Amino acid sequence: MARPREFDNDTVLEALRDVFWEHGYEGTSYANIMAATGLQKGSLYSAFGDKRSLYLEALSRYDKGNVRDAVAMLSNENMTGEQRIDALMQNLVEAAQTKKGRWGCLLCNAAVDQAPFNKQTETVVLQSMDHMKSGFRQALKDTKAADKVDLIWTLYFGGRVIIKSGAPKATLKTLKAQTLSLLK
Amino acid sequence: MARPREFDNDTVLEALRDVFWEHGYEGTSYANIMAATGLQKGSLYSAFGDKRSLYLEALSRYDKGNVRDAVAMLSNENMTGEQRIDALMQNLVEAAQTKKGRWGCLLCNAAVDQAPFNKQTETVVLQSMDHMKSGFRQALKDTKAADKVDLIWTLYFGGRVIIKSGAPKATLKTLKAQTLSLLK
DNA sequence: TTTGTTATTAACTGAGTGGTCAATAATGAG
DNA sequence: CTCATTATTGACCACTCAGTTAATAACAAA
Repeated sequence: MARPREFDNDTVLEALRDVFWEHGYEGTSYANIMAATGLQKGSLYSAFGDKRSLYLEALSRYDKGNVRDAVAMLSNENMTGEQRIDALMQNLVEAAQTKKGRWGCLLCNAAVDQAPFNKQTETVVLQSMDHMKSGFRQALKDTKAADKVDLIWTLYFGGRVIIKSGAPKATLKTLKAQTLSLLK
Repeated sequence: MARPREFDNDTVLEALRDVFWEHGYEGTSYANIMAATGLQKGSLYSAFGDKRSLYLEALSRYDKGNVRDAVAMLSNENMTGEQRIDALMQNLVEAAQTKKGRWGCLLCNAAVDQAPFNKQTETVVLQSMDHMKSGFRQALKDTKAADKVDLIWTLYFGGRVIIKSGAPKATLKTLKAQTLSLLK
């Protein structure tokens, strides 16, 4: 009955997530967004709304994709709790001093540079953080650190900050070892 | 011999630190900077250089002031190590959901939104982070957690992220309790 | 093929950006 | 006082920003 969309919604959402992930909210211009998605401003506005809406879409996509995957791994009963935390911390070690690793965690980035200034963003970030915490609760529930969920959850975000700062892999390896020592 | 400066250098540096602390690098415009310092652009340029230089001055001031004070407290031999960590974590609890508390830690903010994009900023941030770590090393050296310096250091930055996200005081209280449990 | 509807495009807007500069003002030295 | 030097000011610049709009294009229904 009318002209159909030419783009694939999911592909565009992934591109949005990536461009905001890499550059942050303020660091991302429409020039970046248009290059990343292959769409013109008009299409973006009519499909999703303004820049803030695009950002919230990106955060939502991050939660339903990346966060969900991390939580699934942390809840995977085919591994021991310790193995799951080991795997998560190993991700941090491998992220250190790499290009994409230094994109950090979109959730953590959003918490630091947008949550205090925008209520909608704050709400989404808090939800996603709780989502992450549920993963840690699952992973730790049968370990010695079952009473340290908040600590290890917070530690994870701290690790993301450390990576962003440019810390070497060695520092992350130390952090991983010290974290695992809490579980046994 | 020539016209003297009308502003007090230290006052201006504090204002610079505060304005970048609150709004971040990209979130701070010259309009903000001029309002905060009471100086015109020309004066700022001739005295300090471009916007990036102003930011680096602000970070330097933060290191020589705020970070230095925190390290001094963490090294204060009039308290036990546990008391020093308690005091630091109490600061986090009190920062939760307050206006200035949600400015976060300028160092942590810089790590997340500038370090990956600007080499000079990265260098200053890494130095300041090491500076902080030296404080934790002092505080923990006679405690049960002497082998967990990197962990507690990272945890501190994680706590700053949690606060930025808008987490309630209760979460920070839990975090504080779990952290102190590592020391005894 | 005509028509109604929606998608796409590119030119456009006005406000705001970081940065510059020429004119002016304030000082101390001679 | 006169002059050299430096500080301050505010107008100005080119550019980029997010956001709008009018024209065009692609489809389905009739």
